[in-house]
Amino acid sequence: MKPSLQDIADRVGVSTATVSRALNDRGGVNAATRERILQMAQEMGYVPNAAAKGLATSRTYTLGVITYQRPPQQPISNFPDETIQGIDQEARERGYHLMTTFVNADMMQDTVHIPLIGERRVDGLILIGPALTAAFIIRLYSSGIPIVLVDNMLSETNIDAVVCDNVGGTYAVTKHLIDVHGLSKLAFFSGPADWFSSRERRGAYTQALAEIGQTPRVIYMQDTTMDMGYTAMQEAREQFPDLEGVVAVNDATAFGAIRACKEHGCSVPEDIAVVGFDNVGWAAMHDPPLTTVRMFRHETGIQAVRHLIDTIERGSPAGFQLRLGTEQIIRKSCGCTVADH
Amino acid sequence: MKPSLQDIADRVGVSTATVSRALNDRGGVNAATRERILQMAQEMGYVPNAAAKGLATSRTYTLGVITYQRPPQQPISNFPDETIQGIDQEARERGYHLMTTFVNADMMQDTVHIPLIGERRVDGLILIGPALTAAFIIRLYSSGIPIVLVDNMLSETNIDAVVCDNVGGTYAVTKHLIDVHGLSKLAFFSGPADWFSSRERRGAYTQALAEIGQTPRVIYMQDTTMDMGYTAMQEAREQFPDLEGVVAVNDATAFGAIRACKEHGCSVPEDIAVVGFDNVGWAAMHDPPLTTVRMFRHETGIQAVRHLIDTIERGSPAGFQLRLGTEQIIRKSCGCTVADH
DNA sequence: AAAAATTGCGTAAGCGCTTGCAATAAAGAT
DNA sequence: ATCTTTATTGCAAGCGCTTACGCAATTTTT
Repeated sequence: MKPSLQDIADRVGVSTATVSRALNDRGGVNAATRERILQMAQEMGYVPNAAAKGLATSRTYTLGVITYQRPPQQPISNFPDETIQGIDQEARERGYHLMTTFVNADMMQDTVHIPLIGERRVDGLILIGPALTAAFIIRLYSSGIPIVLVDNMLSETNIDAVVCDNVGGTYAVTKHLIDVHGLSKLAFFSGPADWFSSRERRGAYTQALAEIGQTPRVIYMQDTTMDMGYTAMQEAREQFPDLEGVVAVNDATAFGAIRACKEHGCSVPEDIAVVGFDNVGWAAMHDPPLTTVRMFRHETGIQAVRHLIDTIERGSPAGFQLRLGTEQIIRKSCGCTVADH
Repeated sequence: MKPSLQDIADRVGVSTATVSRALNDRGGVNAATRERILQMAQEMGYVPNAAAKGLATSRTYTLGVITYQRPPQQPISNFPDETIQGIDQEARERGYHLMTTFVNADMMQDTVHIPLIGERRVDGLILIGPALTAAFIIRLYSSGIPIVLVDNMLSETNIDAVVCDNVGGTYAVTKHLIDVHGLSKLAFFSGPADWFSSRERRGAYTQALAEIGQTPRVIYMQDTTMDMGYTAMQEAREQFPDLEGVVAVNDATAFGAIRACKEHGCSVPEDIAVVGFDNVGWAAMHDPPLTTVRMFRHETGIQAVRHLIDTIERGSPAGFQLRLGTEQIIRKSCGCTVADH
């Protein structure tokens, strides 16, 4: 049987209160007794019982991580594993655990109950990605639990968020197409109009086009998957026969777009240049290597946790918004010729 | 404030014991009162407190999921997201939650303590992948907590496991190279010698070669990443100038292998055929599309959870081993010419 | 040297839920 | 009509830990 506080108390000859104080560094414990207690706890292999501690303190030292689950198996997974690894790492360092959940459209319905919160299993929540609906987020938020959004932002609210510089990234890469490759008939493949990152990136693209007096050509997709990019490209080529290039909202759609080109005897970047956003692992391996915008996912995860725990423990005021920089990654799909990735 | 059992009890005019019994369908409660209690609970939006319930019952309804975290960012992520989604889905359906943790080599050391278990945060554990060391697994196992391995097996023990048919899959694909493409100078790119799936797949490859009187040519890698496959291919070409084909232990290494070929003016499959294992999303998109073995990850996750929960709740005897089938996916990297993926 | 402030520790009351046992009431058996 | 059963429900202890409060023993202050 696992030793309890009581067991230690008995062996040392003090009360559980003292043991608890000693183990939690609450102070008010004589240095010598404290030492004996720590010693004995170590010796007996004492580990506190999370449930009991949680009951007494109303703290779980657990963070919930919610991500959107796309319906079927996609060739390129949009799963934010790197972000989650960052989250996991930082959480562990701060003594927190992670409870992960995937949600799909059905589960974001108003009627379904989120046990993570109701049952008080987590101290805070990290919501990843722009695919989580505003209604869902607001519902979680209004439960009063600390929340931080990742790669998403709800403009009407001031829910804490950490995002990347969508605007700067997309603007730079669009400008690159315009300035260094002299292209101007550019289309943008956007995710759903109300998705945060799509909105920002679309805005930057529009801005860049406006500066050279071009009207934007936006193709909206229902989701930012490779398949959608494929379809979007077909649509774009029909709709804009003079198309010179595509700024895709992310790498997955860029891959799909390129694939559509290839299969219809149009080559990238010669006939149509394509750039993405995200710099997923495959971008460098792809044929052609994908010009894209790098975001720092691991760091994003770390920052999100860092802030979340701060607000849990110190009750930081809401309205926190962190914007991590991006980096333009020039490869070949834009028309550049670079030696290596 | 959230309503507690007591609150409901007060409103209905019964004791908390009765409310508890009614809510948990323990029986021994008058149908009418039961109805009133359920009604009231619903009305007050009652949700049980997980910590309190856990303290009282020693059950958390939480499953731990442990995966191996590779050191840096790899171009192709080996992250078992699909498996985990299967796990998540099945766990949710059975009313369980998931606590995920990544471990790296350091964290598998004997000295580091696994809070998930010590603090009694989980009822059972799912350990994914062959990269978790035997010592680590045994340590967890000997804590007495129910465990099921995924894509791994410890032959000396009889720890429950669900794996795919490594032998059948690799044998089939090796045979394919031999029989339909007439190749016989085949190498195998293996992960560390003691990794379960590497061992099984290597065995199948060896067997297939033995049947045509060829001695096996195995290249061992420290990990099954794309980079390692790249290096392995260089090594293989030096060591075996007459090399005709490669059976890679998984898709990631196959991609690396193919890349190495490409970069050294050797084409796949014309000069060297390459086949993988896993059928990751990218396999179909790759150039050339990768011939590989499909495994059913989602299903694997589901089965693992199903069994784990069964042993948690019904104490099924240990020694469970489920082997899910595989499917040969013929594409072009083996030399076949198929219309589409 | 007495009064005041500290320090160190135990007592005990929870935290919210489950459950063995006893108590009561209703129903069946003889 | 009396004795058993059986069905309902309440009592209260307990899960393992935290923490407000109080008391004694020290130490500090004047």
